[in-house]
Amino acid sequence: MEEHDYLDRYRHSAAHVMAQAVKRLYPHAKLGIGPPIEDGFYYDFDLPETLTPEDFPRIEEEMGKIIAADHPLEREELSFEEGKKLLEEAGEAYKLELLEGLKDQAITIYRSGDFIDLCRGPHLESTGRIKAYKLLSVAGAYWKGDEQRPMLQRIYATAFPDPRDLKSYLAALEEAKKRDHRKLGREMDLFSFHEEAPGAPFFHPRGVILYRTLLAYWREVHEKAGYREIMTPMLLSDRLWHQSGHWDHYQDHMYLSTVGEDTFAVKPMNCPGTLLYYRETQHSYREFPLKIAELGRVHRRELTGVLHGLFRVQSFVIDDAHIFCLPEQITSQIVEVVELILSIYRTVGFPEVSVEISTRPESSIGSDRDWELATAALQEALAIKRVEYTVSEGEGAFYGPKIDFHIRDCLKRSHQCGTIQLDFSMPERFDLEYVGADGEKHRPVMIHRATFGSIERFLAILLEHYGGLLPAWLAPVQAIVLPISEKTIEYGRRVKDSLAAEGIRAELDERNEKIGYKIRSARVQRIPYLLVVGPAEEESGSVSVRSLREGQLGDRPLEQVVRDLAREIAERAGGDACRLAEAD
RNA sequence: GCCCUUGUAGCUCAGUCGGCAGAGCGCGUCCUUGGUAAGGACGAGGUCAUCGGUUCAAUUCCGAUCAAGGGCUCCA
Repeated sequence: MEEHDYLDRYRHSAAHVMAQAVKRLYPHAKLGIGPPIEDGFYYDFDLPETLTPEDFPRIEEEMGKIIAADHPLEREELSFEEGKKLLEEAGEAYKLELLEGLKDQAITIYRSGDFIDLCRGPHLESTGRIKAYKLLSVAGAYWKGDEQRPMLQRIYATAFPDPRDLKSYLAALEEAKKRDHRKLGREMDLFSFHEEAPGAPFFHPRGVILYRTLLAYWREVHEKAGYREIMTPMLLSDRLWHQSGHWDHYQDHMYLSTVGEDTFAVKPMNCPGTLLYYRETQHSYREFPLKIAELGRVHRRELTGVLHGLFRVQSFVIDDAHIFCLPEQITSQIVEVVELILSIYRTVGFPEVSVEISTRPESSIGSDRDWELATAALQEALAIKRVEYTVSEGEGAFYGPKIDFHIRDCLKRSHQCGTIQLDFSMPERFDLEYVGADGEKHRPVMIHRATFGSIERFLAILLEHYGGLLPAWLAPVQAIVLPISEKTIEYGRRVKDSLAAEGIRAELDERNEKIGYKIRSARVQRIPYLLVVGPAEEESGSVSVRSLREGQLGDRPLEQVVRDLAREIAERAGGDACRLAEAD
C-alpha cells in the first residue's frame, strides 16, 4: 500500500516534470490535468501544433535537463484569490476552471524552478529524484472527458524509481505486442477481417475448430447442469423490440431492415427471443428452475472508432442462458451459476477471477423490496461459495442488480467476461407467468447469465493469455508429423493415422524441406506437439517428440505418445498459461 | 461520433522532391534426401484502398469516402 502511494507520487512528479518540459518547448501550451495511472501517468495539453512520437526525444531530453537541475518541488499554500491571479497571469484557462471548483479551500501550488502548477500534491522532494521515465504515446482526449468540450492532446508516459523496472515494463509491452491476437490469428490461420464487413470476423477452418471446441465444452457442461438449448431467429419484428424496450433504449445500436410495410431488427440481444419461447406454453412452478440456453449470434452497431480486432466486434455470439425460477430459488441458482462459471474459467486456464456486485442505480425500476431481496440473494450466494467480492454501488443495470466476473490474464490484465443479472423488467414487459402451488398465476424471477460473454472476445483473451500456445485440447492442430526426408513419409503417414484413429487432430508435413524448416513452420502455427520421424524411429516404431511448451522430450514409442496425448486432450489439461516460459 | 496516424504483392515493409514500382518472407517449378527455428536456382504475383480535383502526366499533390491502428467518449 505504502509502496503504491510512493509510486503514485513519483509518477505524479514525473508528470509535473513532463509538463514543465512541454511548457519550455511550447510556451503557449495550456495545461490540462496530469495524474498518475495504473502503469504510468499522462498529461493533457491544449496545443495548436500536433505532437507526434517524433517529438518525444526532445521532450525527454528537456525532462532530463529539469531532472539534472534537481529543482526542489516546493509546495505553497495560497488563498483562492491569489491562486486565481497567478493562473490568470499564466493564461492557464483549464487550471482556472479547476480552481473554480476549489472555492473555500486552501489552494496549493507546486513550484519547480521556472514552472508552477496548481496541484494538491504530494510530490517528491525534488525533480532529481526521478530516475527512469519514458514517453509512450500521444492521443486525443476530451477536456474533462466530455465530448462537448475541446479535445486536448494527451501524452502517455511511464516512470519507475528503478530503471530495471522500466526496462522490464517496456519488455512486457513488447511481449504484449507479440501476443496480439490479430497477429496470432494470421500466423495460426484462424480468422481475418475484411473491409466489406467491418467488425465482423471471418473464421477460417482452424478458427472454426477452435470456436467449436470451446463451444462443445460449454455445451457439455451446460447440458450436465440441466440447461436446455434453443435457437431463435436473427430477424425479429420491431413490435418485439418496442415491447422489450430496446427500441427506445438501444436503437442506435441496432441494424434495421425494412421489407415492404414491415420493419425488422437484427437482434442485438437474445433475451426477447427466449421470452417468446417461454410464453409459448404455460409453465408450472414444478418445472423450475427452468434453464434455457442460447448460443445466439447478435449484431450491434458500434461507433466506428471503437472496433478492435476480436475484442470489440459488431457481430458475435453470446453464450447466453436465462433461468426462470421462484424467488426462494434465487440464492441456490446463483450458487450453481457461480460454481459453473468458476469451474469453466479454471478449465480454460483462468484461475484468477475477481468478482463484483453492482447495486441499484439512481434511475431504475422495481420495488425497494425486490432490490433488497435480490441484492441480498447475490451476496448470500457469494458468501456460501466463499467468494470474495467488491461492491460497486449504483452500478447495476436499471432492471436489476448483477454480479460480474473479471478474469486476469498472465499479462496481468483484467477482462470482464461472465455476468449474472437479475431482471425485474422483462418478466413485466412480457407478462410472464407460471402457475404456483396455490393454483394462482405468478410472475417468475428471471436471471440472465453468460460465462464467456462474447465468444469472439473470449477467443482473443485466450489467444493473448496463452500467446497462441493453446492447451492441446483447444489447439486446432494438436500434433504434426515431420518426416526427416521423403523416405519416411510412408511411416509418417502411419503415425498420423494412428493419431487420427484416437481422434487426435494431426497433420503430416510432406513438403520437400529440411527438418529445421518444418519445425520452424510448425512453431509459427503454434502446433503443440511436433513428431519427428526418420529411419531410426521407423526402425523402432517410435517418434521423436518435441513439445512447444516443454521443449525436446526425446524418442518415445508411438503407442505411448498416442495414449498420452489422447489422455491430455480428454482431461482438457494444460491450463497453466502463465507458467509457459518458452514463448519465443 | 471526436483527435491523431496509416493504407504500395498473401505477410512485413522500402520507394517515387509528379514521368506507367522494389526487397525479404510466403507461393509455383526444378535441384537437393537432409536429424530439431529458414539449403539452392528459376518463376509467377500489384488498377500503389476507393471516388473526385489540380496537371501534358497522379501511386506520389489536394479533397472526400471507406477501412485499419493508438486514444477519448460510448458499451441501456
